[in-house]
Amino acid sequence: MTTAEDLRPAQAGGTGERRVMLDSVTHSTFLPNASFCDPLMSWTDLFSNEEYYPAFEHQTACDAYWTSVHPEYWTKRHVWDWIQFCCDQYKLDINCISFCHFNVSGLQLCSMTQEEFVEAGGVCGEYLYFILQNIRSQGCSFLNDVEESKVAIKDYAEPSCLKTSGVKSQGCHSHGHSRTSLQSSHLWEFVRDLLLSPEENCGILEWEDREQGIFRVVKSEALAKMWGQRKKNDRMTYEKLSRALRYYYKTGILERVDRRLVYKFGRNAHGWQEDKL
DNA sequence: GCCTGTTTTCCTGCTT
DNA sequence: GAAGCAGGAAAACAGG
Repeated sequence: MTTAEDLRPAQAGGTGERRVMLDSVTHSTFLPNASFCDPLMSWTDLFSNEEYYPAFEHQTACDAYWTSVHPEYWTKRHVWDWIQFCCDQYKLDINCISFCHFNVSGLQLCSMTQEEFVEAGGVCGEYLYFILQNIRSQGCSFLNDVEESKVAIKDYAEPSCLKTSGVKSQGCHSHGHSRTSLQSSHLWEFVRDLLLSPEENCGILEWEDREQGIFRVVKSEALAKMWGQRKKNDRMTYEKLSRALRYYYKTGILERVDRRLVYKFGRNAHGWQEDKL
């Protein structure tokens, strides 16, 4: 069992092996005041609990709604999304972060001091504090470039609560897009981003029911051509593209709509909602 | 090199 | 008849 005591040398040590395993550190390690909320509630509970955190798995910063909103205007849900993203992105151990301390709105989050972040999450909390300060000072564009983010954070503090291999480029690499950058690596993300980018859309796709996530392919051949260009495949056709779309029915990313050229985002698709909350 | 997930390609049958 | 949809099968491809 790793304890906070065990972590100190790693935090203090500035050279060589600054990686530290926090996998076995429970949230209670940094949770002296946990009694005022459900002591059994953990991040794992939160993210697997439909009531608290409905159907929002696999989210990345780039497609999360909170990236387009200043931290001061975040809701509790945005705060949770952000923390989950940071943990995924920077290999922080979410179990060492106190859920109770971060069950706050963005405004409250922004008013928290560095000491309060440390109290809430130890070295991970401190790291979150630096990331938040970067977002507040540089805006959300900070999150769209992982490499820049790493450099910026490094300027603030040396990461010392990383799980295994320090800051590791991922997430936005594979899903490398801003909400409307059309750099999505997956077809459904490409379609989603096209729907969210009127300037790129050119009437190729249009919403039928924005709230329900129902959209229509208006120019099927143009869509296929665009996707083909994206994948450097000039043999792409709408028939092939639609086959790929139909595979998403299995995974819940798309849902069947019994109308021609009409599709609907499913429970496992994210980032298409105007305002999820 | 293997495994896994995603996408592409081709196909048949059906519906609009 | 053309276009689109449904879904099986296999292959290609990329990332881990």
